[in-house]
Amino acid sequence: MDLKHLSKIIVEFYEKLSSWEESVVRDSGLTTAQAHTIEIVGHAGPVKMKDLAQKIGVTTGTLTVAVDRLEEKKLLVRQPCKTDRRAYLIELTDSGRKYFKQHHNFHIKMTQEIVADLTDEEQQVFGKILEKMLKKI
Amino acid sequence: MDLKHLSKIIVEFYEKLSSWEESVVRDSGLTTAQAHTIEIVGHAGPVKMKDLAQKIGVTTGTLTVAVDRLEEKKLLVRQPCKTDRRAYLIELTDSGRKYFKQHHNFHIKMTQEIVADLTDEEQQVFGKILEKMLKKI
DNA sequence: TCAAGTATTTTGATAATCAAATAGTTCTAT
DNA sequence: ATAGAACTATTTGATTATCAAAATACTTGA
Repeated sequence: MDLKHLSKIIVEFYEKLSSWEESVVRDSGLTTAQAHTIEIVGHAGPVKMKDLAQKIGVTTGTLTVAVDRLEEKKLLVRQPCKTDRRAYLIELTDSGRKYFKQHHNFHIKMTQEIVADLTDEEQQVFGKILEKMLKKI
Repeated sequence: MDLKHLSKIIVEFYEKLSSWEESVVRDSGLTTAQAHTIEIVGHAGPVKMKDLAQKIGVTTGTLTVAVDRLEEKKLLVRQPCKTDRRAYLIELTDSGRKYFKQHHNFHIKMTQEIVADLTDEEQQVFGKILEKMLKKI
């Protein structure tokens, strides 16, 4: 298994996941940026704008706009931070949590399809190798 | 290796590749949409707007604008299609090909880092499993 | 030939994005 | 205690991405 070939199939795998994710997100009525924001807040819990922006990889200016949109859609809210009056804590609403759970279920179903044709042992090995890789990168 | 855990690490892996790709693309001075366009043209060769739009997953209206930008940057050109005067063939310029090669090299280097800690056998197995998965999805 | 179909562009609208400027708040060093 | 530096979030101004629908130019089939 030479590097070029490995590279090719990793990129293909990535592209596949990407288009899968995008089509599901679009069907849900959110943009990918918005879905990503929900996803991160869902995992991180109540989080400050600045920290959230950093996790997502955008500027706080960009995030301000994104949070405005998601607040309009009632998927999350700004709560004043009790220990720092400059800051807000961003939290999911009930609808936001519902969206988050649905999306999480999609990931599970996607995984199911991905590994459907692998034997139990192959799934084991695949998981172990992915873990080993993730530790490093 | 239960499904939830597999799902978690697949998503993590995806996120990692994603942020890796994004930071490299931004450093190169292109947007991700532009880099993706170069990537697809690089692989597909001279290709009509409509087909290119479909491969990328956007409307032709969106692509018209994207190709305008990339033509301004001298990374690709519209060539009139000889058999259909409504259509253009989109091709990379020399600069475009150079960008494409650089990006391809990045993928190789990324792969190298990803699999650095795996034994030869693990790389084999990982590749085989990915291939098997790609065939299905 | 001419109507229907196709390839691309244009238009009008919303959203994402950044850097830089601004406003309000906290921290620090004297 | 307080002045100034540092920080958090928003706003502003600009470019880009995106779509649906309308417009334009061309091809095709009857």
